[in-house]
Amino acid sequence: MADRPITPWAMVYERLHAHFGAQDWWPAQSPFEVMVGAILTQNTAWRNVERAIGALRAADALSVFAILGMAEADLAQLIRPAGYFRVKAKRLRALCAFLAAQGVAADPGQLGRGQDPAALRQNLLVVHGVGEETADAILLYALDAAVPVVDAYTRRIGERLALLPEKASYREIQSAIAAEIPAEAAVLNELHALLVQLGKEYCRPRPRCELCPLRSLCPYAYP
DNA sequence: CTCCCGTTAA
DNA sequence: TTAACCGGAG
Repeated sequence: MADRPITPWAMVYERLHAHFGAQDWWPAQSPFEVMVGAILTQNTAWRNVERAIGALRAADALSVFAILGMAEADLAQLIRPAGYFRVKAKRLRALCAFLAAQGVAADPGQLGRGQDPAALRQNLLVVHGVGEETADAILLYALDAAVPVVDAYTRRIGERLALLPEKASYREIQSAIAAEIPAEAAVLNELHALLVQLGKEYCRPRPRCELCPLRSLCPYAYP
């Protein structure tokens, strides 16, 4: 997406990409690792997720079979650095049970092959511990489906830029973005990663508007 | 709405 | 010492 920005969200994309450069997400070595990371990063700093994934890898536990084959309490101890370790252990097991039931335990990247993303999303949402954001993160970053991922950063940034209504639902935000950004996985991938970066560095809960790359677009920073 | 929870920046 | 962290379930 290097052409002329037209819509507000496309403008945001252009500015962020110019400022931060390509983000090259998701940081993972396999689709399954993306899925695991998507669960582990729920309301958790990525730094701590890396430790948990490192522990899983060190224990040779980064597979559907390994996770289903170990005691939940042992799994919980391995992922302890990611926080919420007891609930997340249960969620990881639920995810793995789902992958096994879908017949893709040996190759989770095959999940949803020949199925449309909307149907797969519905199935994912049934899995314990998979909500809308986690489902969409899996669709986009593990399976390359052209689905916008909406998170707390997206909402905060969108609200401050006045691109979103105050109490917009997940689906409303997703639709607003989909209407303004090309339906290409590579672009939606990059957009979400860029928004996360902005949310961490500038558009924080206590914002740092002075050097924000979106300052001139933002009524919050520049009233 | 509250709980889940370790880790680190401020 | 607190606030925040690439949310979701009950």
